[in-house]
Amino acid sequence: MTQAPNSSLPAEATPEWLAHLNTPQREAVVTTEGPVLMLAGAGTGKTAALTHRLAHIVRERLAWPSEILCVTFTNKAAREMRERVGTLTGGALEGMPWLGTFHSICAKMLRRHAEIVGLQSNFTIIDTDDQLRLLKQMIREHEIDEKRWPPRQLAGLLDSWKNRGLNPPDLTAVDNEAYANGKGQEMYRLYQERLKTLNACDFGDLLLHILNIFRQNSDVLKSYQQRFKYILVDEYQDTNAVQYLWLRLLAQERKNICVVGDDDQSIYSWRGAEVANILRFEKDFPGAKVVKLEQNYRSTPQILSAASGLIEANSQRLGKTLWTQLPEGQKVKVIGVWDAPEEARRVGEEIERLEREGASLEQVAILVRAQYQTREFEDRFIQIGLSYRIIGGFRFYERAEIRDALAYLRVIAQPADDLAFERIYNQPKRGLGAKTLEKMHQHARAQGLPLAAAALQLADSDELPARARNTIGGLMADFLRWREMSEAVSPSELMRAVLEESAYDALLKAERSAESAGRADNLVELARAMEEYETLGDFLEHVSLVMENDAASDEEKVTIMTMHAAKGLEFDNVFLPGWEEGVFPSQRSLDEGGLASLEEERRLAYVAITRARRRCTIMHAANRRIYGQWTSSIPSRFIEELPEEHIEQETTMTGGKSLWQANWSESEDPFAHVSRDRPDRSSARGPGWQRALATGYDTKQTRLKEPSRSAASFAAKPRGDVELGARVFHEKFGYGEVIGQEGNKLEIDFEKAGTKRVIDSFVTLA
DNA sequence: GGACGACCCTTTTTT
DNA sequence: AGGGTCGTCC
Repeated sequence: MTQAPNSSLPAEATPEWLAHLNTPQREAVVTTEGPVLMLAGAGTGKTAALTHRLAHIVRERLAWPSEILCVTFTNKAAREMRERVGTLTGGALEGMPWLGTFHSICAKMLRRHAEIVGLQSNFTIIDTDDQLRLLKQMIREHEIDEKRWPPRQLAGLLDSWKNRGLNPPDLTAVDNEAYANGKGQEMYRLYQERLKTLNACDFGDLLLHILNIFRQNSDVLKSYQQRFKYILVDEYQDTNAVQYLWLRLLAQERKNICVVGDDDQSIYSWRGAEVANILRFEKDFPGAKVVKLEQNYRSTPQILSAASGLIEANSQRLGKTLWTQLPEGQKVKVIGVWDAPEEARRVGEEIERLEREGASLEQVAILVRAQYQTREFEDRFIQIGLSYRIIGGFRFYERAEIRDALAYLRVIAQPADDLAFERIYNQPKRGLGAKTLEKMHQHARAQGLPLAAAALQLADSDELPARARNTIGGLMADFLRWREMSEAVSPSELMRAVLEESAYDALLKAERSAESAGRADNLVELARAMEEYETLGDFLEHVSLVMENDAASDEEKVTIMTMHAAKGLEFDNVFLPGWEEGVFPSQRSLDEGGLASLEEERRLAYVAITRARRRCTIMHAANRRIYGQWTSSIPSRFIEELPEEHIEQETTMTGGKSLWQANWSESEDPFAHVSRDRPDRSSARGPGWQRALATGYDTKQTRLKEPSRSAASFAAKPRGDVELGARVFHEKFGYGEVIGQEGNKLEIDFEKAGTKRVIDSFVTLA
C-alpha cells in the first residue's frame, strides 16, 4: 500500500473490508486528513466507524499505531476498541500505547514529565476517599466548621476548578467565595502543595498538570504534536474544558483530529462536560468535515420512536433524524405498580418469563437513576435465586479490606504516602491510637518528613510510651523488610507476605463473621489479580485508574447498573424502574439547575431507552421509601412525554390514578437547612505543615527504583539552635540539660525524669 | 485506647 | 434504613 497523503478513496475502490459500512460511516473512515466531526446518534455504529478508521490508518500505513492518539471516556470503551481494532488489523496491533481514557493517557504522560510540576515519576494517584480524608485534615487545621463547609463540598469545588483548567491563581473572586467565605483559593493552593509533598495527585490533576506542562513547556508539547499524526476522540460531547484545551493543543499542529459525539447523549455536565465543545468544533477547526450517522442498527422502530419523541421536548439540540430498517417490534411498555418492592417483584417475574422464552440473562439489563435503587432488586433477586451483577456501586477496590491491603503496598512503594500510612498504621489493630498519630503528625510537620519517616524516628526515641514505641518500631522494621522484598519477588508474592506478616490475614480468619470469609476471598482475589503485573508500580496504577470488578464468571447474569454507566452499551431487554418525579428526574435536578438540568435528565432518559434492542419496559411505583421514609410519588413527567402511539400502559393499581395524587404536595426539602449567614472564624496561624513545606525534605530519596532507601534515610535535620549543655524544656519530661546530640535526636538529662532520648523539635530552649 | 450508643446526614451521576 | 461521627464509659 502506498503512503497516499490524501486517502479519500473513490467509491468503486472501496476495499472489501469496508463494504459492510454504510456511506457516511465509510466517509468517516477514509477522510483521514483534516478535522472531522462525526455526529453519531445512538446505535448508529459509531464504534464501528471509529474502529475501522483506526484500522484503516494502520493498514494503509498512514501512521504507526504508536503515532495515533485515541481517547475514550471509560476503560471499557478503550478495551473494546483495542479488541476490535486488533481483529480488523489481523491482530497486528501490537501497541496502540496511546489508546485509553483521558486519565490513563495523561497519567502516562505525567509519569514522563512529572518533575516539571514538582512530582516524582512514581507519584501516587489518590482516590476520592484519600482526597476527602486529606481535605478533612486541612479543614480542621484551618478551624473551618466542617459541618457548614463539608469536605465533600470542597472536593466538588476543587474538581470543578480543575475541570475548567484553573490553577489556584486563576480563580475568580466568585470561585474563591464559594468555599468558607473566601477561603477557596487558599485551600486550593494549600491542597496542591500538600499533594506535592505527598508526591501525589488526584484525578483532576492528571489532566491539569499535563495541560500546565503543555502550556509552559513548548518542547514537550511539540514532541507530542509531532508524535500524534492522528487523533480520535470518542464521546466528544462529554469533554470538559481541560480535556478540550488539551486536545486543541495537541491537534493544533497537524489538525488530523476526528471527534465523535452526540449532543443528545450529553449526560455529564455535572462533571464539567460542556456540550458547547461539540457545537463549536467547526469554529475551532475551520473546514472540518461533518459526517452524520443517522441509521440506527440497534433498536426497533417502536423503541426508537418513543425515544425520539421524548428527546424532542428538549430545546437545545442540533437535531437529528434517526431511522431504522428493523422490523416494527413491540411498543414500549409502561407499568405502574403500588410500591418499590412490587416493582422489583414484577421485574423479577418478567425476567423469568423472558428466560422461559429463551432469552439470555446477559441480554437483560435494569438501568436505574441512582445507586440506592439497586438494593430493592438485589434483595428480590437473591430471594428468587436470579443471578445478577451490579456494575459500579461499591467497586472491588473500594472495599475496606482491599483498600487496606493496597495501602500497605502504597507505603512500600512510596514511603511518602502519608494517606496510605495513616490508613494502616493501626490496621489490623495493634494498639496505636489517636495519641500516637498526633505525635507522629506533630513530628512530621516539624521536620518536614513523611509520617512513616517520622514514625521511624519516634520509634528510636523516648517520646512515645514503650509499648507504642515498640509497636511502631516493629511495624517500621516490617516495612523495611517488605520494601526490600519488593525488589526480589513479584507483586502478588509480596502481597501474600504482607497480609500474613502484618497479621491482617489472621485477624480476618479469627473474626469468623459472616463477612470476614468474603473479605478473605477478596484478598485472595486481589493477589490473583496482581499476578499479571511485573512491578508494584504497574499494579498500583492499574488499580487507581483501570480496575473494575467484573469478576469473570461463566454464569449468565442480569445486569443492574445506573443509566450513566450504561452509556455505550446495548441489551435486548431493558427495564427502567423508578420513573417518578423526584427519582427520575431526580429531586436535585428539579430543585437546582433549572431547565438545563431537567433537559440533561431527559437526555439521560433518552440514553436509557435507546440501550434497548428489542424490548423496553418503564416502571413507576406510587410509593417508595426514601431516606427510610415512605413517600408517595407521581409518575415521571417523562412518561407523559412519550408519544402515546408507541407505548402500552398497564397498571396493577386498583384505586386508579387518584391514589397516586394523594399525599403529593411539597414535601420538605431535606437539603434546605444549610444556612450561610454565620460568619466564619478564621485562623490567622499558619498551619504546621506549611512550615514543613518550607523546610522540605529530599524527595528524590523516595523513588521506587531504590526501595531500600527507605524512610530510614530521610535526612534528620538538627534544628541548630540547641547545643550541648543547653537547658531545655520538654512538655512531658520537664527541664533538663542536653548531654548528647546525634542528628536531630538529643540525649537529655532531665531533672525529674532522668536521661531520655528525645527529638529536638519537642523541646524548647529554657 | 477501645466499645458502645446517641445523634446526624444522606442519595445523583464517574475518571 | 444505613452509615458515619462524636461523646461517654470501661
